[in-house]
Amino acid sequence: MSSRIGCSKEVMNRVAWSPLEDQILIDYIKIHGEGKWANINKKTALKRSGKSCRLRWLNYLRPDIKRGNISLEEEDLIIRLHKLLGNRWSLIAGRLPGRTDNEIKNYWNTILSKKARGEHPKQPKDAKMIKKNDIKSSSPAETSGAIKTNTLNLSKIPDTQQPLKVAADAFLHPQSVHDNAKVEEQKSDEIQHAQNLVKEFNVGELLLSDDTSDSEFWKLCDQFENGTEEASHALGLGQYPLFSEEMLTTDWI
DNA sequence: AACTCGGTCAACCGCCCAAAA
DNA sequence: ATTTTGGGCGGTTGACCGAGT
Repeated sequence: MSSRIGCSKEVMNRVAWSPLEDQILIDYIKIHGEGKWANINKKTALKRSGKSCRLRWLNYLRPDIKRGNISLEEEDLIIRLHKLLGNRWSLIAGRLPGRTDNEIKNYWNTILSKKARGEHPKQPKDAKMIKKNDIKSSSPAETSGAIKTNTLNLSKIPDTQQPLKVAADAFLHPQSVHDNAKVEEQKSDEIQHAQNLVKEFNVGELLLSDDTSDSEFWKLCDQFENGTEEASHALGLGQYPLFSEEMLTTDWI
């Protein structure tokens, strides 16, 4: 586990990328496509780690990157998504076409976190401020880029966790739980539990990425079971009705 | 003019996870 | 089944900038 995408000390270089380096990387990707980042410094003159190349491409050189001021609409969305998802920057960025997780993370840390604390940050990105490595003009982003969030895959949940499986199913298919409950004269504890969950959190979908790891899922379930506020933020949308409606439109799921 | 300070953000680190070997 | 590799993520660092003194 020692050599991680070629980030050895001799290659590491915490210096701004030069236009020439950018061009080498762009040319390489034009020919070979994205991926195989570790090969780049073997096949080119670029003395950058694979990780560094990947980051430079994803956060700066990609043609669909949107640069410049974050609009009020975007800001509002970031705030609401952060309430829902916490510091899951890549998921948040996935909702904002052309924006990168790094940009949103920086924006949050420098601007929005202060707003959230009731402070008054200065206006971001003073127009006069020239970024140290801003050699690339902003390119219009693809605003039609498909943004995808999958719902949780219940098949991930082992049978040994039946009570929670039912609870999670209740999130995903609340109506079916109600229907089942009607049919079943004698309700099991699990069904009762699930009904309580549905009643408590009026949610149509569990908005977790399909990539959500099992451990993350169970952590959320535990929090949910404990009825913590954090869990209701993460699992339930009722607390944010405006956002809830928006998120639950089919285009978004 | 020179220096300090705080804000911004690109770049890197360390950890994690999934796929491949 | 285990180890290695590649890639992704959130957190942190540090260079650079303008403003203030």
